[in-house]
Amino acid sequence: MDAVLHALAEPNRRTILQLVAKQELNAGQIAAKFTITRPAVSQHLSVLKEAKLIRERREGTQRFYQTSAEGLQELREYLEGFWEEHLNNLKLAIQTEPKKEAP
Amino acid sequence: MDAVLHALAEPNRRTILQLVAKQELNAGQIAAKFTITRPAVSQHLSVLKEAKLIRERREGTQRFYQTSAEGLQELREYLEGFWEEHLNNLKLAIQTEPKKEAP
DNA sequence: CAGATTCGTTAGTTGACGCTTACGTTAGTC
DNA sequence: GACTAACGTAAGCGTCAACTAACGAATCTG
Repeated sequence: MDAVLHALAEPNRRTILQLVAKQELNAGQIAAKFTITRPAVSQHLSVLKEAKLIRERREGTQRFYQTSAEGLQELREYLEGFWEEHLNNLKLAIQTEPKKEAP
Repeated sequence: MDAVLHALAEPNRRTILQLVAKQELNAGQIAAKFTITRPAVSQHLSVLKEAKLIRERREGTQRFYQTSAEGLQELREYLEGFWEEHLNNLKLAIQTEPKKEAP
């Protein structure tokens, strides 16, 4: 969980993720769309891969990258938990607060 | 968007968010549940507030905090976009790839 | 095998971030 | 008005993370 949010917190990594979500790309193609150097992109790809947000597919000397649903699924479930607790809290607040108009 | 993910990237901030999701708390109560000092908690609350993840309610010298749906909603829509592009990409990949078994 | 291509990895530096200590501010209390 | 309570804010410091430049590894090509 920590890995997913840490990975998404970086703007360049989110851009990379959007690129490979639209179509599978190799490292060079990704780097070509940035002002930062290729090694920098490579490091970002490592972080995204560790967070299970992308998958790597090797083909000769090239490595193609593609979004993986795993990481996003983890984050989605995490947020779901917040929603439930938030809504449940609102319910309880309404139930136990009608003393507001009864001094 | 950047603000939301930046705020959630910090473990202590996520813990704070979970606390105030369960019930409204003031700054002192929140700080009491941590090993870090009260000013540190206060700074985290500022970040969460700027990301629209929590709301502040003043009452005398106290300030009560509660989760706000706004920030989470923004993140949820953002993730939704990724899902759509991801799925659409998978569809296109299947449609245009049947040359795999025809050398 | 030599050379080129496509990458990842390793220092090393600079800027950002989280923390603490000290101070300033606002609202109640005597 | 003086004192306390409950906060936020400012300054300073250590640590982590993002970047570049140089190097190393793996695969194809002649």
